[in-house]
Amino acid sequence: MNKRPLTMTDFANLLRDKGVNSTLQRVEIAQVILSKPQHLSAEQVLEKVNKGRNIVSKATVYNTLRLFAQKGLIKEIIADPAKVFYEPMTTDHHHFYNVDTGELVDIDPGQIKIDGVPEPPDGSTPIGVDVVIRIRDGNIPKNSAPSA
Amino acid sequence: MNKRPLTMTDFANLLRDKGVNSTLQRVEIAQVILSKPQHLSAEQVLEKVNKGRNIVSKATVYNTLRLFAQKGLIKEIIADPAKVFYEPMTTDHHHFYNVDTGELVDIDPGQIKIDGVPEPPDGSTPIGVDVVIRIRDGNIPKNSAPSA
DNA sequence: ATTCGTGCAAACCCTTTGCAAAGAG
DNA sequence: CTCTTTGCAAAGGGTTTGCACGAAT
Repeated sequence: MNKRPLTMTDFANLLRDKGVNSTLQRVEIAQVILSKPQHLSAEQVLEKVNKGRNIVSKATVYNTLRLFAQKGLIKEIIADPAKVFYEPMTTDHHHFYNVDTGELVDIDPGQIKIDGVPEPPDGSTPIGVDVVIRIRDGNIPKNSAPSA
Repeated sequence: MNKRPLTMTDFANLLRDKGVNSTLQRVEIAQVILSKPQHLSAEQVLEKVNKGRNIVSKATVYNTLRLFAQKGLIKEIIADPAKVFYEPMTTDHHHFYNVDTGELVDIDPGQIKIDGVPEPPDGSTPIGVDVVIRIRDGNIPKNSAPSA
């Protein structure tokens, strides 16, 4: 089984397969976001792409992530009111969202079962079901009684 | 059964019950957002509160909605990357989100069943499960074959 | 007098856009 | 040469903040 890390050329082919012209910047961004399961904001992708050096501009990161999402290479996660997260396209799964830390955590796929998904309103087509379980730091359920 | 519309005094009491000091502006905002099931952005609340006249400032609307949400009077819905929606606290239910129109539609409560909700990561407490079914205008499923 | 709420405008953050220059075929 | 992509900076839209004024206790 070829578990070797993907080369730049592999990524370039990945892009072309999805109808995205391959360029240096796009391959760099693809390497960052597609290399492993993770959730990154555009800002984080920007940092990771330009560690030290200066390869890709902010606008290009935003535009490229949007393009990748359109082309089905990555998925947008809307969980934080302040920013969008991106993750590689993988099998359907959902997320915990820690409102204290702004951190996103995968929920084991297949663990959640959703039944009775209703028909969408007339004249519309479903494109996806997103489940976000909001969590908060601390083990104490909502209203803890003060210890005195 | 007293289905009479709530008076300003009723709203004032509602606020106090939740630990929110009652003021003219807050009661006006409560009337707008709490009077019926609906999904309004802060912008929309601002418009509705100030129909014609000029009663509440933008900052106060934003701050007050945030306060209401904290105090459990209303619920934030994170579905649109661009803005937060607010709805009155009602029985648990979920939403369709039309990505073309930016419109939010209730899903009949009880229609969706979610099984296997996992334990949150150690050291965290669940505060809510949000399900958003993204939909798109048009009946044609994703890849329609051109008719020739 | 002290506390709390409001209004206004400016600040902020994330994201998108306009346009000229660079690159690919 | 023509089409696409990039970069930069500026604009944009939603939201928050700082501070002085006003209301309530």
